[in-house]
Parts: sequence; structure tokens; C-alpha cells
Amino acid sequence: MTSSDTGRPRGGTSGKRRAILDGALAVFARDGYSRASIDAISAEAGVSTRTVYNHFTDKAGLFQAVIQESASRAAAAQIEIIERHLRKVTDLEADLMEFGLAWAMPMAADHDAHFALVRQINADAGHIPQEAIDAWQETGPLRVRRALAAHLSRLTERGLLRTDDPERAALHLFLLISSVNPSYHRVTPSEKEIADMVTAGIRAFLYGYAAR
Amino acid sequence: MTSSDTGRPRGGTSGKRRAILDGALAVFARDGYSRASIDAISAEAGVSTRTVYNHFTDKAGLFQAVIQESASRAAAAQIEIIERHLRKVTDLEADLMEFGLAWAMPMAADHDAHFALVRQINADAGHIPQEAIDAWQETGPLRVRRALAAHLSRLTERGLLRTDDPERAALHLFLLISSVNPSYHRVTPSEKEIADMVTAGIRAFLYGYAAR
DNA sequence: TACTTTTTACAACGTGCGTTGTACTTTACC
DNA sequence: GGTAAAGTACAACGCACGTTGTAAAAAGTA
Repeated sequence: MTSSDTGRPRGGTSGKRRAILDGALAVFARDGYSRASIDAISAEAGVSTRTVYNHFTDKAGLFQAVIQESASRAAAAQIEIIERHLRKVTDLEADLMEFGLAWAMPMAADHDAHFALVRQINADAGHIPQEAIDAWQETGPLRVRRALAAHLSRLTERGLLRTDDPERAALHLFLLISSVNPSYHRVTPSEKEIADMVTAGIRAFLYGYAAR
Repeated sequence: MTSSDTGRPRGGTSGKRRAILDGALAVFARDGYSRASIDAISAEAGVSTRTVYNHFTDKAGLFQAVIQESASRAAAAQIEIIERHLRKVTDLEADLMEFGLAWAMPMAADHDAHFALVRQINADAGHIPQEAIDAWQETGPLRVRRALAAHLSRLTERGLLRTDDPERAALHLFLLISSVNPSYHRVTPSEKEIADMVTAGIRAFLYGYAAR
């Protein structure tokens, strides 16, 4: 067994909880809810299985805590990118392009884990309590989409864009700049491939495919 | 060695095999691979569990047979829609719109099950043999996308569209007309909601969001 | 009817896993 | 150092599940 003990005896109170959440995120993202075992999670966290149950009521509770935190963190990072690139827009196409690049490039260590977890949620939605899904959507995807929609709305008022439904436009923009095939690939795409995809996505978002 | 699952039970009518495949599709799509139990599948199929093992080597083999057939059937139906609407295009926007509507409306009984299964594959890709995923992609999504790309290419040659990468354009079109939020909703969207989504998607595909 | 093939019910084995109790050890804090 | 809280090892329970064997029944075929 790979005893990757990242969390040795730490100061303060309950650094164990952090380790459990991180380990659980990794395992849930990789294996999905039903495959993920508490043993695997506790091993990944460098913690005894009993400690997991001292911090969380049961597997379902741990899962909901994990997806909630993952959504919160990822949303914060994504909103930060949105704000940084779209707060002041001078050259629309160039600024959107930089935004798309920053968006699509791996932003953090748990970047892949987060999106793998989203896929798991997406597939497992039928077995997750509706309130948990609603809460997750609210603190995660919906919040981000609204943040982007607000900026698109401002850009529309400035006459740079045109749309009567900024939320839908935000969804379209997300789809177009994230269009790299989700999984299926064992290898992560190169920077150039990502850049090509983002470029094509932004162009499509701005100008579409109709002949001029 | 799960590629060719020609069962030994030969001769006569083995309608059981059909029932197993159908039941397994329903259960795998609803519960995912690891949650789905052979008992549940055989119950759904109206068959004893032993019969399942008389037709398929094991759970993994059954799963691969199911996803392969589901991909094949869905791809055939989708390609049929593509051909019907894009073989002869007179009014680009109107024809694309009708195509999008036909695409997004539930096409068959196993429509929902198929896309739920796609979500499961998408999430479980890390636990499915690479050859199985490649084969599935080839008979399913890639084949469909190439079919659409071929038509977009023809439309480009006719001067109705512009793109130097028809495959990517096909992907973008798919994303834009399928942008209804995948799961999360217990209720299926109304026809009007689907129509609105398709309309917005087609408009975005053709003209984008840049101010004219 | 007699046969062959297919299906079924049933039991059984092994295993993995969620979860809990318990007694022991480590850590945090005064 | 001493006390309380947190963490650990370990065992155990119960259950669900994949898979196989077997003998009886059903269905198809001659």
C-alpha cells in the first residue's frame, strides 16, 4: 500500500479533517461514490478509518461535504479568473481569448480531481438527495455562471455584445471553451491543443459559423 | 476477450438475450456499473440470474456488450436525423433549426437511458478497458460527429458556412443544441423549453454573440 | 413421444465493505 | 507532569454481491 502520508501530526486542531476531505476528494473523483471505499479514503488521507467516522457521520455525509467544498473552492477560483479578465475589457476578442486560456489551463492541483468529481455527480445525480444537488449547484456552477452572465450583460450594455439572455450566453461560452473531450483520454492535452480549442471556441462564440 | 460474445446457446429463438440486453441497459444507465447488480438486471429482464451468465461471460462483458449496442443504435438514429435534415439544404437557418429540434426532442424510448449511460461511461472511463472505450467511441460519438462534419464541410464548399475544421464545428454545434443541463432535473423539460434552447443554440452557432 | 437445448430455482462460497465497539496510544494544553 | 480530547489498531457484525455448481423443469424439435 502506498502510504503517502501528507498529513503528519500537525499543529492546531484537527488537521485530520483537512486530510480526510482531500483524500476523499481524490478517491471519490477517481472511483465514484459506490466504488470508493472508506478504507481507500482513509489510506489516501493517512488516517485510520475510525477517524473518518469521528469526523463525519457516514459515507454519504462525507461525500456531500466533499462535493460542497470542491464546488466552493473551484467556484471561487473560477470567479477570480472571470473577474480578473473581464472586469475591464478594452479589446473584446483579445480579452476573451486570454480569459479562455486562463480558464482552460489547469489552474490547480485539484483541477482534474474537481472536474472528475463533477462527472461523477453528473452520472450519480439519481442517487444523491435532491437538496444536496441543489445546494451543490447553487454554490458551484450556478454561482459561476451568474458571475459570467453579469459581465456579459455589462458588455452588452456597452454595445460590445448582443444577447437578450446573458445566462444562456454564459452557458454557451462555457461549453465552447471547455469543449475538450472530457475523459476518454489518459493523457492531458498539450498547451497548444488547449490554446487551439479555446481560440476556436471564442471565435465561434463571437462570430459563429455563418458565411459573412 | 469480450469483443465477440457470440453465446453458445444457439438455435431456435433466444429472445432472452434481447431481454437481458434491454434490462441491463436500463439498470446500467440508472445505477451505473458498480451499483448495478446482476440480480437487478435479471429481474428487470424477467430472467433468472443464471441465464445472464449463460449468455455473457461476466458483468464486465455484459456491460461492454450493452454500451456497444447502445452506441450503435443511438448513432444509427442520430445519423438518420442528420441525413434527413441536411442532405438537401435550401434555407440554412431554417433547416438547421429543424435539424436541431429533431435532434433534441426525445427520439425513442431508450433515448434517456442512452444518454444516462453515456454519462456513466463518461464518469467511469477510468475503470473501463481502453480498447472498450475506443471501440465505443468509434461506433458511437465519433461516427456521428464525422457524419455531421461531412455535411458541414459540404455546406462550407457551397459557401453557406465557413470553417477550416468541420469536425470542431460539428462538436460546437452538438454542444450548442444539447446544452440543456444534463441531469440534475427530475423532470424532463417541456417542448417549448427545448425549442428555445435549440433556437438559441442554432443562432449562436450561426452568428455568435458579437455586436454586428 | 423421446430427445436435446435452454431456463430456472436454489444453495453455496468467497469477498469486499459500511459501520460500530473497545481498549490502547498519542497529542494538545494548562 | 497530568488530564482530556483526538487518533489508532483491531476485531467483529451483517449484508450485498459476483460467480459457480447442480438438478429439476420447460421449451423447442424430430
